[in-house]
Amino acid sequence: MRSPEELTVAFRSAGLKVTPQRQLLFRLLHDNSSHPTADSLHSAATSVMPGISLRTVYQTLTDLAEMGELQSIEVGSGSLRFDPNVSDHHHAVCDGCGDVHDVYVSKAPVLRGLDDFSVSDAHIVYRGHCGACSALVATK
Amino acid sequence: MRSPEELTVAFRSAGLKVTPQRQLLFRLLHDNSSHPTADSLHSAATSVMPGISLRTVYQTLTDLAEMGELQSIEVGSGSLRFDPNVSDHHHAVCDGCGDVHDVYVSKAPVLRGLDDFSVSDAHIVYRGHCGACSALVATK
DNA sequence: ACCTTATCTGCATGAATTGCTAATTAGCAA
DNA sequence: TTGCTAATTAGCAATTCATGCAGATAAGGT
Ligand SMILES: [Mn+2]
Ligand SMILES: [Mn+2]
Ligand SMILES: [Zn+2]
Ligand SMILES: [Zn+2]
Repeated sequence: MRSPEELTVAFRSAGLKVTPQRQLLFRLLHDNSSHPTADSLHSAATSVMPGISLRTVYQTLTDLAEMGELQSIEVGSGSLRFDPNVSDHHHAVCDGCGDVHDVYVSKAPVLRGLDDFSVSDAHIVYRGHCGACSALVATK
Repeated sequence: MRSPEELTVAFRSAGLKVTPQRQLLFRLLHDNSSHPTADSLHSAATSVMPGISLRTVYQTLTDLAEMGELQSIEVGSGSLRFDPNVSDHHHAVCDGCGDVHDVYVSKAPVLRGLDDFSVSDAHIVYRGHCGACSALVATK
């Protein structure tokens, strides 16, 4: 995702308006690698701008996704997660704390049983335990 | 997933009862490679046994999953899909018709950026178009 | 400053799943 | 067979996540 300043320009030239709510979300999302949900973003936004609506958060996330500035991912946590990192990568979900980590995969795997299907995209979700959670399990 | 007959024995020895509703679902799921949703199973079940409750379908699917007889997968279609094929495999989803196909992947990919994380499972969701849908697009 | 139009908020609605409970039934035992 | 008891069913309520809608508001070009 581009910087708040660049997004401001991009939104205006797309005929979209730049409101304080959107600017806040631009800042909250920029360089955010936590893969937040709409709800967690709303919480973070509320502490800075009380009264901001969850509906506005969804709206802005949708706009950003349509502009290709972020991607929404589904990792089985029940709700969508939003990722300003739109580079080609995958995700690892900790079954202990639920944190989502970025994974970069080199060398595409070899497929079998997939005749007559043209693949345009692949997303891998790894599950396991992060270092902290592995340590917790070990000491218990 | 095992055969309806084997499941009958397994359910009884687990202290679970074998009802007509469950037997029907055993049959509908056995050798079913369509990755059905709870709702589509309920529709199929209703045509044989009018009055069967969607709640019962969910209940039985949960029981089967807990016994390891099937897995539930999330491929981004909004609702869970259930898969009696519990062998190690992945899925390809057609963006045209929504059908879900099995994919077998040899040779695990090499991961980067995933330090200090122990992976216990991986699930790849491929997206694209199946043969039929590719043909449709070409002729249009 | 004005005017048009996009946006915001609050609430209603929708879709998928789970919780709850009275009535029913499976299946073991007498 | 008959009876007993715990598991199951059906129906409906509740929950969660996301989107639809509309009147009030405000962005931003003129
Ligand atoms: Mn990511
Ligand atoms: Mn499968
Ligand atoms: Zn963890
Ligand atoms: Zn297709």
